[in-house]
Amino acid sequence: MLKLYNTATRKLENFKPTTEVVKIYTCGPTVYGYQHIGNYASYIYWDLLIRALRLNGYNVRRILNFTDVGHLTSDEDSGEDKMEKGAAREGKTVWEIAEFYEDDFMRNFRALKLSEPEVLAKATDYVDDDMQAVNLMTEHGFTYETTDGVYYDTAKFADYAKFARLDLAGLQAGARVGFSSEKRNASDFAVWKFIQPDEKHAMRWDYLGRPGYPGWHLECSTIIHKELGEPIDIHTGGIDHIPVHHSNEIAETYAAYGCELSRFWLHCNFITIDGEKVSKSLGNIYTLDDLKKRGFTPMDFKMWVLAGHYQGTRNFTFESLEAAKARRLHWRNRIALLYQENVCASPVLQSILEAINNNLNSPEAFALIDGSVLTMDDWQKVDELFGLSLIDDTPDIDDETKELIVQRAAAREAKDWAESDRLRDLLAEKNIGVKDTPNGSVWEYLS
RNA sequence: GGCGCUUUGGCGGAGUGGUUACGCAGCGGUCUGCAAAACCGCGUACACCGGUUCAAUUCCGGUAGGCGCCUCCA
Repeated sequence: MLKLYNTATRKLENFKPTTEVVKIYTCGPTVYGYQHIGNYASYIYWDLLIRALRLNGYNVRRILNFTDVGHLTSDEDSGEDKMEKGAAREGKTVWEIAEFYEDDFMRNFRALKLSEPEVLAKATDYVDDDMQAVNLMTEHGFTYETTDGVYYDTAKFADYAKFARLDLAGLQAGARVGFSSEKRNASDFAVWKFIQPDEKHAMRWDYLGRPGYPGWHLECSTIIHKELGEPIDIHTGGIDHIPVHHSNEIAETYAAYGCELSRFWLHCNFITIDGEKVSKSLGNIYTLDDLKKRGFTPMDFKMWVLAGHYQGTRNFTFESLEAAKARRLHWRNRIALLYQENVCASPVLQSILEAINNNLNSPEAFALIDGSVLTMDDWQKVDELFGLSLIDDTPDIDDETKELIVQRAAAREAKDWAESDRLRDLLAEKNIGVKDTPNGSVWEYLS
């Protein structure tokens, strides 16, 4: 039985889907720049969720969206559109920007061996549906118009504060001076933005007789409505989305379609880097390519991510990444050893699955792997569960290499140490090391 | 100001009312042509102060520190 911590109830709950297919939605990237390792950590956790569901025998239909329009630099519906900003910075059109960073994201997504979502949804492909949603919300009396857009009146949704346990009075009091004065409540948000005559905005759609573009939160509720149908089983995202983005999605779905958006809500915590938040201003943003330059593969990073729990605060250091890398090499060499000798099966696999079924406790699963004897079949399951590419990255060596090991053994037998060492160096060039045990030589991967 | 999270040995990181997961690094030893690995052993962690209890790192209360969100962000 899979147990998951549900943000909606703040409790660990038994997971059961309502239909044959588990419906999942993951808030995806805003494609206006490179994604950093903190972003990718979240997709690694959600990939583990997908894999765990599949190993529990469920069919999964999962949507991941690309936010390629309408995400302002501020949740307060002011500030620049991030896409426009990125385009201006790089002298490209917003469409080129979106395509470029989508491709970059997917390249890294695949390098991390994350399972492909059933649907990759671009926000810009759903703008007509967004308009219909706004129509419905307006019909149901949840919106009002200001000079710069159509706003959601959060006072009309009695449960607005419930999901994030918001203190709306406190929010009002703490609101920064100068927030849109036409807003009725501090928590109101734009479902549609108008483009003013003097405003440059390349992405524009005609609605209500004037050019505009959809509000950021709308794409998620729209895509879910169209591709999955409410209520979905699981909605995932980062912990930062609880108070604003997810509260707003829930509100929009309620206003437009009158129903619950998702039964389970899973949120992953943020990682810090060297004890500080990941931020551009601190200059501590790393991409996967940055890690690569320092000699770490995407799989090393994945090993690091899964060594911690998705709900915990993780502190990233290169020292701990080094530990993760070493651990992965050790696991691979346990596989290499299986090409050379047989082991007896131990019933550890069940325990590993139980650890994962307990709210995705990957650290505990890792400890079980460390402490048990695994067969090749077990390692295959481990790869299936974590997507660590352990077996694929650890093929058996070819006959030529094996011959070198035999020759080296013969040289040692003849106490020809010079020849023996020469052959060992030759093997090292092929990334193969040899260990001389009382029972003969054993080979392993050096990296 | 509001909401929330967190504090475990050198680093990272689980978990548990009573036997100190696990990884990485370190130290000692066995083994060894050398090396590496392996194996054995070692370091006796759980912020602080109270409370509950036969027993608390593990429950309750408080104190202090750290962090996150509310502003770009998973």
